[in-house]
Amino acid sequence: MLDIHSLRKDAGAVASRLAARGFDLDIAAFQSLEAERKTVQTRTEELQARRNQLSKAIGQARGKGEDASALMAEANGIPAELATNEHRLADVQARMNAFLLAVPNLPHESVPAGRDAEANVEVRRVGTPRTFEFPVRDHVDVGTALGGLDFDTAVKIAGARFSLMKGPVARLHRALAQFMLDVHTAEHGYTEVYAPYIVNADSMRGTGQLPKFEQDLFKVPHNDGHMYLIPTAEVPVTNIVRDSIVPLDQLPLRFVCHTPCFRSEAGSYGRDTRGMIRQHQFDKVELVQIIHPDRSYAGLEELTGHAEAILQRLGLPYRVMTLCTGDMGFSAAKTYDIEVWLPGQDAYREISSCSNFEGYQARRMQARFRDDKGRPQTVHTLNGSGLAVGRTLVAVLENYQNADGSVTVPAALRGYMGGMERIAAA
RNA sequence: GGAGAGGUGGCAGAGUGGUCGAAUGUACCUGACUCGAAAUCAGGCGUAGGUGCAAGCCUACCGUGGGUUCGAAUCCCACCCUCUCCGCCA
Repeated sequence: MLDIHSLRKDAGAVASRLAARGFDLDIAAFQSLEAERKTVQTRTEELQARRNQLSKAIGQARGKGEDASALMAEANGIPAELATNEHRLADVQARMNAFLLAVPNLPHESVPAGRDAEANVEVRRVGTPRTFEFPVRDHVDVGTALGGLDFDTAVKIAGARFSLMKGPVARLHRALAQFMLDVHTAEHGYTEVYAPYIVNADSMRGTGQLPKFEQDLFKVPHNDGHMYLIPTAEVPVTNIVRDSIVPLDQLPLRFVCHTPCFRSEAGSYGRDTRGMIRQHQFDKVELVQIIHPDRSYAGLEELTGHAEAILQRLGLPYRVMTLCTGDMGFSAAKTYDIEVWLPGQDAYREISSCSNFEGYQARRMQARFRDDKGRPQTVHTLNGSGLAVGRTLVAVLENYQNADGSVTVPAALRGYMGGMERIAAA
């Protein structure tokens, strides 16, 4: 959530920055809540202070064997009024909290203004799409012909938006994840993490999936309540630092984590229905950094470069886009999308999203570090896909397809494929 | 699934109704002593919110939520979590 102090100080300035991303901040509602909070909180604390004074005095009088009935008489009048005020305070604080949780992050000043994806800005383009001297097939046709992708059976087992991989294609999928983990741990300084795939509501709230996006999550009944399947490893991994104070000399924390991701994609019926572009379950290798505020934008550039390195090593052409204010996720202050070239779609498609959340998630999570004066300060959080494994598999199948229907194994992956250079139909 | 124990400050560990945000130890910081260090001595040392230019002051927090009371770490109720043993089990 936003820092409430900035809203108190200059709600107008905050509102105009939010307007850039299409969010209409209700300043009047905020100010009325804030005024009510102040009145009620002041009165509540006065009553508490008076009660504490009287109770202490009663205790002292009793200790000396004096008569405390006058004090008792006054003290007797406090609990009723105090209870009323405490309830009002809890209520106004809950309403303020709900108000703040519904406000998205402020876009960074370097983020281009715009309504939707049309206004995203291309930063760079790396690699040249290959020209094919035969009709290009998409990954569904390539993978199905190889006997490695079987969507019909996946539908029987689970339903639409699930996939079943077999044989060398399934192995290629595994190889990609292994390769990504190895590069990020050995060369980019990330610590490998294995984390829960099912988490509690506090964790979902910490990274911003709740309360606004519950409809996108898979919910699991548990102990009279429920838990949630993670939509990304960002959730369990970033929450490592929830409710904690990280020593300054440990920053930045860099974690890499390979998990399946589960998304109900409730709002996207009809989009990308073919193939494994948009699935209820997919694997992703996620990069997370917990970083000093002064370093977070440099960190975002580095992290994006770490994700790009995977595409470069795989020889996949891509471009990097700066998302405009209207296209960014709720919690992000700045986001780069990396889009890989998919010849089967004749288009660049998102394969990684790298974001700086500044203190937005950290404030929700109460994640802090101790500055050089020993004061707790909010950390900044970054994350990015490095990369989405399923979509990377799609990119390899499409970009490395051959005229005879086989797929060349990218050189970087052969060590993970037992030296296999080509996947051909069995 | 069954039985038991327990959740207090970075850690250890007191505290069973009143002056307790909490003894003591330890860790850490500052100072003294020392050529320096160790040891010793003195002081400091939780988080959050509010208010104030500031020094400061006020409030909340002893797993969570409710209750009793003028007053709760302490009493009552519910829940959550952790640990130990047994059973089952990848």
